[in-house]
Amino acid sequence: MINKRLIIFGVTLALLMVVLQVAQYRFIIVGHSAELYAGIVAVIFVVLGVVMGRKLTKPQEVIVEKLVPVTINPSAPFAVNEQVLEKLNISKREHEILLLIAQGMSNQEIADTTFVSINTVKTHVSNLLLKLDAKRRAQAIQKARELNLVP
Amino acid sequence: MINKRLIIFGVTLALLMVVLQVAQYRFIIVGHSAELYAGIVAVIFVVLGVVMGRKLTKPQEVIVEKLVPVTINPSAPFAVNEQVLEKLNISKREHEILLLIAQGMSNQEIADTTFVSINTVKTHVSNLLLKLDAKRRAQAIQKARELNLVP
DNA sequence: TTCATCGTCATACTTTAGGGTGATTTTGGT
DNA sequence: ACCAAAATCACCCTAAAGTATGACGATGAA
Repeated sequence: MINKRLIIFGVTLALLMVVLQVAQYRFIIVGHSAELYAGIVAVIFVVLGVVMGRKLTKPQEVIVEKLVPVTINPSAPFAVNEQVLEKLNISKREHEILLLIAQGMSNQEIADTTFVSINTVKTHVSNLLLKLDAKRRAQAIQKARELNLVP
Repeated sequence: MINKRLIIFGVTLALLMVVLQVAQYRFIIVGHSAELYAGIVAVIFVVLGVVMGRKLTKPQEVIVEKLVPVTINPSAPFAVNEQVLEKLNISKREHEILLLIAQGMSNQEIADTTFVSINTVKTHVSNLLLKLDAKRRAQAIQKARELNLVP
Protein backbone atom coordinates (compact mmCIF):
# COMPACT_ATOMS: atom_id res chain seq x y z
CA MET A 1 0.00 0.00 0.00
CA ILE A 2 2.69 2.41 0.97
CA ASN A 3 4.80 1.36 -2.00
CA LYS A 4 1.91 1.81 -4.37
CA ARG A 5 1.33 5.32 -3.16
CA LEU A 6 5.02 6.00 -3.35
CA ILE A 7 5.14 4.90 -6.95
CA ILE A 8 2.14 7.03 -7.76
CA PHE A 9 3.78 10.00 -6.18
CA GLY A 10 7.00 9.32 -7.99
CA VAL A 11 5.24 9.15 -11.33
CA THR A 12 3.24 12.24 -10.54
CA LEU A 13 6.41 14.03 -9.59
CA ALA A 14 8.12 12.97 -12.80
CA LEU A 15 5.15 14.03 -14.90
CA LEU A 16 5.03 17.35 -13.13
CA MET A 17 8.69 17.82 -13.90
CA VAL A 18 8.09 17.17 -17.58
CA VAL A 19 5.14 19.53 -17.61
CA LEU A 20 7.26 22.18 -16.02
CA GLN A 21 10.08 21.57 -18.44
CA VAL A 22 7.72 22.10 -21.35
CA ALA A 23 6.10 25.07 -19.74
CA GLN A 24 9.51 26.46 -19.11
CA TYR A 25 10.19 26.92 -22.79
CA ARG A 26 6.99 28.81 -23.24
CA PHE A 27 7.88 31.01 -20.33
CA ILE A 28 11.26 31.66 -21.83
CA ILE A 29 9.78 32.15 -25.27
CA VAL A 30 7.33 34.68 -23.99
CA GLY A 31 10.19 36.28 -22.17
CA HIS A 32 9.32 35.69 -18.58
CA SER A 33 12.06 35.86 -16.08
CA ALA A 34 13.70 32.75 -14.72
CA GLU A 35 13.17 34.07 -11.22
CA LEU A 36 9.44 33.84 -11.62
CA TYR A 37 9.80 30.37 -12.99
CA ALA A 38 11.98 29.31 -10.10
CA GLY A 39 9.53 30.78 -7.63
CA ILE A 40 6.61 28.92 -9.15
CA VAL A 41 8.56 25.68 -9.18
CA ALA A 42 9.55 26.22 -5.58
CA VAL A 43 6.03 26.89 -4.39
CA ILE A 44 4.60 23.93 -6.27
CA PHE A 45 7.17 21.55 -4.94
CA VAL A 46 6.94 22.79 -1.41
CA VAL A 47 3.23 22.09 -1.48
CA LEU A 48 3.91 18.74 -3.09
CA GLY A 49 6.46 18.00 -0.41
CA VAL A 50 4.03 18.79 2.36
CA VAL A 51 1.39 16.58 0.81
CA MET A 52 3.86 13.77 0.30
CA GLY A 53 5.14 14.14 3.81
CA ARG A 54 1.66 13.88 5.20
CA LYS A 55 0.61 10.98 3.05
CA LEU A 56 3.72 8.87 3.04
CA THR A 57 4.90 9.21 6.57
CA LYS A 58 2.91 7.61 9.30
CA PRO A 59 1.19 10.28 11.36
CA GLN A 60 3.14 10.86 14.50
CA GLU A 61 1.07 9.34 17.23
CA VAL A 62 1.19 10.76 20.68
CA ILE A 63 -0.39 8.55 23.24
CA VAL A 64 -2.45 10.60 25.61
CA GLU A 65 -3.35 8.61 28.66
CA LYS A 66 -6.63 9.58 30.17
CA LEU A 67 -6.73 8.77 33.84
CA VAL A 68 -9.85 7.01 34.98
CA PRO A 69 -10.24 6.56 38.74
CA VAL A 70 -11.19 3.05 39.76
CA THR A 71 -12.41 2.45 43.26
CA ILE A 72 -10.46 -0.35 44.88
CA ASN A 73 -12.32 -0.52 48.13
CA PRO A 74 -16.05 -0.19 47.55
CA SER A 75 -16.72 -1.32 51.09
CA ALA A 76 -16.68 2.19 52.38
CA PRO A 77 -20.32 3.21 52.68
CA PHE A 78 -21.04 6.88 52.87
CA ALA A 79 -23.89 7.96 55.08
CA VAL A 80 -25.20 11.47 55.35
CA ASN A 81 -25.17 12.80 58.86
CA GLU A 82 -28.83 13.78 59.24
CA GLN A 83 -28.31 15.18 62.69
CA VAL A 84 -25.91 17.78 61.37
CA LEU A 85 -28.35 18.67 58.63
CA GLU A 86 -31.04 19.33 61.19
CA LYS A 87 -28.73 21.21 63.48
CA LEU A 88 -27.69 23.53 60.68
CA ASN A 89 -31.26 23.86 59.39
CA ILE A 90 -30.25 22.66 55.97
CA SER A 91 -33.36 21.71 54.04
CA LYS A 92 -33.71 18.73 51.73
CA ARG A 93 -33.53 20.90 48.65
CA GLU A 94 -30.48 22.71 49.93
CA HIS A 95 -28.77 19.43 50.57
CA GLU A 96 -29.45 18.37 47.01
CA ILE A 97 -27.79 21.52 45.77
CA LEU A 98 -24.95 20.96 48.19
CA LEU A 99 -24.27 17.55 46.69
CA LEU A 100 -24.15 19.07 43.22
CA ILE A 101 -21.81 21.80 44.40
CA ALA A 102 -19.51 19.16 45.84
CA GLN A 103 -19.43 17.51 42.44
CA GLY A 104 -17.90 20.67 41.04
CA MET A 105 -20.93 21.93 39.16
CA SER A 106 -21.47 25.59 38.37
CA ASN A 107 -24.65 27.42 39.32
CA GLN A 108 -25.82 27.23 35.73
CA GLU A 109 -25.23 23.50 35.55
CA ILE A 110 -27.06 22.99 38.85
CA ALA A 111 -29.92 25.06 37.52
CA ASP A 112 -30.07 22.88 34.42
CA THR A 113 -30.04 19.60 36.30
CA THR A 114 -32.56 20.67 38.92
CA PHE A 115 -34.84 22.44 36.43
CA VAL A 116 -34.92 25.73 38.27
CA SER A 117 -33.60 29.16 37.38
CA ILE A 118 -30.05 30.15 38.11
CA ASN A 119 -31.39 32.79 40.50
CA THR A 120 -32.99 30.12 42.62
CA VAL A 121 -29.75 28.21 42.70
CA LYS A 122 -27.94 31.35 43.80
CA THR A 123 -30.40 31.80 46.63
CA HIS A 124 -29.89 28.23 47.78
CA VAL A 125 -26.14 28.55 47.53
CA SER A 126 -26.15 31.78 49.51
CA ASN A 127 -28.21 30.16 52.23
CA LEU A 128 -25.88 27.17 52.27
CA LEU A 129 -22.85 29.41 52.63
CA LEU A 130 -24.51 31.10 55.58
CA LYS A 131 -25.51 27.85 57.26
CA LEU A 132 -22.13 26.26 56.67
CA ASP A 133 -20.34 29.44 57.70
CA ALA A 134 -18.35 29.44 54.48
CA LYS A 135 -17.20 32.35 52.37
CA ARG A 136 -16.85 30.43 49.12
CA ARG A 137 -18.33 27.29 47.65
CA ALA A 138 -14.97 25.58 47.73
CA GLN A 139 -14.86 26.17 51.46
CA ALA A 140 -18.40 24.93 51.74
CA ILE A 141 -17.32 21.70 50.05
CA GLN A 142 -14.52 21.25 52.55
CA LYS A 143 -16.78 21.87 55.55
CA ALA A 144 -19.56 19.71 54.19
CA ARG A 145 -17.10 16.88 53.76
CA GLU A 146 -15.84 17.24 57.30
CA LEU A 147 -19.42 17.13 58.55
CA ASN A 148 -20.25 14.07 56.47
CA LEU A 149 -22.87 15.91 54.50
CA VAL A 150 -21.32 14.93 51.17
CA PRO A 151 -19.20 11.92 50.15
CA MET B 1 6.27 27.71 20.08
CA ILE B 2 4.53 26.65 16.90
CA ASN B 3 4.48 30.22 15.66
CA LYS B 4 8.18 30.55 16.33
CA ARG B 5 8.95 27.49 14.25
CA LEU B 6 6.66 28.69 11.51
CA ILE B 7 8.44 32.02 11.33
CA ILE B 8 11.79 30.29 11.25
CA PHE B 9 10.63 28.14 8.40
CA GLY B 10 9.29 31.14 6.54
CA VAL B 11 12.54 33.00 6.88
CA THR B 12 14.52 29.92 5.90
CA LEU B 13 12.35 29.51 2.85
CA ALA B 14 12.79 33.12 1.82
CA LEU B 15 16.56 32.95 2.29
CA LEU B 16 16.72 29.77 0.28
CA MET B 17 14.82 31.47 -2.50
CA VAL B 18 17.29 34.32 -2.57
CA VAL B 19 20.21 31.92 -2.56
CA LEU B 20 18.72 30.09 -5.49
CA GLN B 21 18.07 33.29 -7.38
CA VAL B 22 21.71 34.20 -7.03
CA ALA B 23 22.90 30.71 -7.87
CA GLN B 24 20.70 30.73 -10.90
CA TYR B 25 22.74 33.39 -12.64
CA ARG B 26 25.87 31.40 -12.18
CA PHE B 27 24.22 28.36 -13.62
CA ILE B 28 23.06 30.35 -16.58
CA ILE B 29 26.40 32.03 -16.95
CA VAL B 30 28.24 28.76 -17.02
CA GLY B 31 25.69 27.61 -19.53
CA HIS B 32 23.91 24.89 -17.61
CA SER B 33 20.49 23.99 -18.73
CA ALA B 34 17.43 25.36 -17.05
CA GLU B 35 16.17 21.84 -16.74
CA LEU B 36 18.94 20.95 -14.33
CA TYR B 37 18.28 24.09 -12.37
CA ALA B 38 14.57 23.38 -12.15
CA GLY B 39 15.30 19.86 -11.04
CA ILE B 40 17.55 21.03 -8.24
CA VAL B 41 15.04 23.56 -7.11
CA ALA B 42 12.32 20.98 -7.19
CA VAL B 43 14.24 18.45 -5.15
CA ILE B 44 15.29 20.99 -2.55
CA PHE B 45 11.82 22.31 -2.08
CA VAL B 46 10.22 18.91 -2.01
CA VAL B 47 12.53 17.98 0.83
CA LEU B 48 11.78 21.28 2.52
CA GLY B 49 8.07 20.66 2.09
CA VAL B 50 8.31 17.23 3.65
CA VAL B 51 10.24 18.58 6.61
CA MET B 52 7.79 21.42 7.08
CA GLY B 53 4.85 19.09 6.82
CA ARG B 54 6.23 16.83 9.49
CA LYS B 55 7.27 19.59 11.83
CA LEU B 56 4.29 21.85 11.56
CA THR B 57 1.48 19.35 11.64
CA LYS B 58 0.28 18.47 15.07
CA PRO B 59 0.88 14.85 15.93
CA GLN B 60 -2.29 12.88 16.04
CA GLU B 61 -3.44 12.23 19.56
CA VAL B 62 -4.41 8.73 20.50
CA ILE B 63 -6.40 8.68 23.69
CA VAL B 64 -5.75 5.66 25.82
CA GLU B 65 -7.75 5.28 28.97
CA LYS B 66 -5.62 4.29 31.89
CA LEU B 67 -7.25 2.98 35.01
CA VAL B 68 -5.98 4.49 38.22
CA PRO B 69 -6.48 2.41 41.33
CA VAL B 70 -7.97 4.58 44.02
CA THR B 71 -8.55 3.49 47.56
CA ILE B 72 -11.71 4.77 49.15
CA ASN B 73 -10.80 3.80 52.64
CA PRO B 74 -11.44 6.43 55.28
CA SER B 75 -9.46 4.60 57.91
CA ALA B 76 -6.36 4.37 55.75
CA PRO B 77 -3.91 7.25 55.92
CA PHE B 78 -3.92 9.53 52.92
CA ALA B 79 -1.00 9.26 50.55
CA VAL B 80 -0.48 11.43 47.48
CA ASN B 81 -0.45 9.44 44.28
CA GLU B 82 2.86 10.61 42.85
CA GLN B 83 2.41 8.65 39.66
CA VAL B 84 -0.68 10.62 38.77
CA LEU B 85 1.13 13.84 39.52
CA GLU B 86 3.86 12.90 37.08
CA LYS B 87 1.43 11.72 34.46
CA LEU B 88 -0.48 14.97 34.59
CA ASN B 89 2.72 17.00 34.67
CA ILE B 90 1.68 18.71 37.85
CA SER B 91 4.70 20.38 39.38
CA LYS B 92 5.55 20.52 43.06
CA ARG B 93 4.48 24.10 43.35
CA GLU B 94 1.23 23.47 41.55
CA HIS B 95 0.47 20.64 43.91
CA GLU B 96 1.03 22.93 46.85
CA ILE B 97 -1.51 25.34 45.43
CA LEU B 98 -3.84 22.44 44.71
CA LEU B 99 -3.80 21.44 48.35
CA LEU B 100 -4.70 24.97 49.38
CA ILE B 101 -7.49 25.13 46.84
CA ALA B 102 -8.90 21.88 48.22
CA GLN B 103 -8.95 23.49 51.65
CA GLY B 104 -11.34 26.07 50.30
CA MET B 105 -8.95 28.97 50.17
CA SER B 106 -9.43 31.90 47.82
CA ASN B 107 -6.75 33.02 45.40
CA GLN B 108 -5.94 35.95 47.66
CA GLU B 109 -5.58 33.73 50.71
CA ILE B 110 -3.37 31.35 48.77
CA ALA B 111 -1.26 34.28 47.66
CA ASP B 112 -0.90 35.41 51.25
CA THR B 113 0.10 32.01 52.61
CA THR B 114 2.53 31.25 49.80
CA PHE B 115 4.00 34.76 49.72
CA VAL B 116 3.45 35.32 46.02
CA SER B 117 1.21 37.71 44.13
CA ILE B 118 -2.36 36.87 43.35
CA ASN B 119 -1.47 36.92 39.66
CA THR B 120 0.97 34.09 40.16
CA VAL B 121 -1.68 32.13 42.00
CA LYS B 122 -4.07 32.70 39.11
CA THR B 123 -1.49 31.38 36.68
CA HIS B 124 -0.96 28.26 38.77
CA VAL B 125 -4.68 27.73 39.15
CA SER B 126 -5.25 28.11 35.42
CA ASN B 127 -2.54 25.56 34.70
CA LEU B 128 -4.03 23.22 37.27
CA LEU B 129 -7.47 23.51 35.70
CA LEU B 130 -5.95 22.63 32.34
CA LYS B 131 -4.01 19.68 33.67
CA LEU B 132 -6.94 18.37 35.66
CA ASP B 133 -9.31 19.02 32.79
CA ALA B 134 -11.57 21.04 35.05
CA LYS B 135 -13.61 24.13 34.29
CA ARG B 136 -13.85 25.40 37.84
CA ARG B 137 -11.84 25.04 41.01
CA ALA B 138 -14.65 23.14 42.67
CA GLN B 139 -14.46 20.62 39.87
CA ALA B 140 -10.70 20.52 40.23
CA ILE B 141 -11.14 19.66 43.90
CA GLN B 142 -13.44 16.79 43.03
CA LYS B 143 -11.10 15.40 40.39
CA ALA B 144 -8.04 15.83 42.56
CA ARG B 145 -9.76 13.92 45.31
CA GLU B 146 -10.71 11.09 42.99
CA LEU B 147 -7.10 10.83 41.87
CA ASN B 148 -5.77 10.89 45.41
CA LEU B 149 -3.92 14.12 44.87
CA VAL B 150 -5.50 15.75 47.90
CA PRO B 151 -6.94 14.28 51.11
C1' DT C 1 26.35 26.87 26.03
C1' DT C 2 21.94 26.09 24.52
C1' DC C 3 17.38 24.75 25.33
C1' DA C 4 13.23 23.71 27.91
C1' DT C 5 10.79 24.03 32.06
C1' DC C 6 9.36 26.31 36.06
C1' DG C 7 8.11 29.99 38.78
C1' DT C 8 7.23 34.49 38.95
C1' DC C 9 4.41 38.73 37.70
C1' DA C 10 1.52 41.92 34.96
C1' DT C 11 -2.26 43.75 32.23
C1' DA C 12 -6.61 43.50 30.15
C1' DC C 13 -10.65 41.24 29.61
C1' DT C 14 -14.77 38.00 30.24
C1' DT C 15 -17.29 35.03 33.11
C1' DT C 16 -18.91 33.25 37.34
C1' DA C 17 -19.89 33.74 42.12
C1' DG C 18 -21.82 35.98 45.83
C1' DG C 19 -24.60 39.70 48.59
C1' DG C 20 -28.75 42.30 49.37
C1' DT C 21 -33.38 42.95 48.81
C1' DG C 22 -37.89 41.94 47.82
C1' DA C 23 -41.49 39.30 45.91
C1' DT C 24 -44.69 35.28 44.70
C1' DT C 25 -45.95 30.56 45.01
C1' DT C 26 -45.99 25.77 47.29
C1' DT C 27 -46.44 23.04 50.90
C1' DG C 28 -47.13 20.91 55.35
C1' DG C 29 -49.07 21.21 59.75
C1' DT C 30 -52.73 22.85 63.03
C1' DA D 1 -58.64 27.98 56.13
C1' DC D 2 -54.51 29.82 57.99
C1' DC D 3 -49.79 30.28 59.07
C1' DA D 4 -44.91 29.48 58.70
C1' DA D 5 -41.40 27.63 56.35
C1' DA D 6 -39.67 26.31 52.07
C1' DA D 7 -39.04 27.03 47.34
C1' DT D 8 -39.14 29.77 43.59
C1' DC D 9 -37.59 33.94 40.87
C1' DA D 10 -35.89 38.69 39.72
C1' DC D 11 -32.77 42.74 39.73
C1' DC D 12 -28.78 45.14 40.83
C1' DC D 13 -24.39 45.41 42.25
C1' DT D 14 -19.63 44.01 43.82
C1' DA D 15 -16.13 40.54 44.33
C1' DA D 16 -13.82 36.72 42.87
C1' DA D 17 -12.51 33.57 39.49
C1' DG D 18 -10.87 32.45 35.16
C1' DT D 19 -8.72 33.38 30.16
C1' DA D 20 -5.19 35.04 27.16
C1' DT D 21 -0.96 36.88 26.35
C1' DG D 22 3.53 38.27 27.10
C1' DA D 23 7.58 38.83 29.71
C1' DC D 24 11.69 37.65 32.57
C1' DG D 25 14.96 35.30 35.62
C1' DA D 26 16.41 30.80 37.57
C1' DT D 27 17.42 26.16 37.04
C1' DG D 28 18.75 21.97 35.25
C1' DA D 29 19.52 18.73 31.56
C1' DA D 30 21.60 17.71 27.09
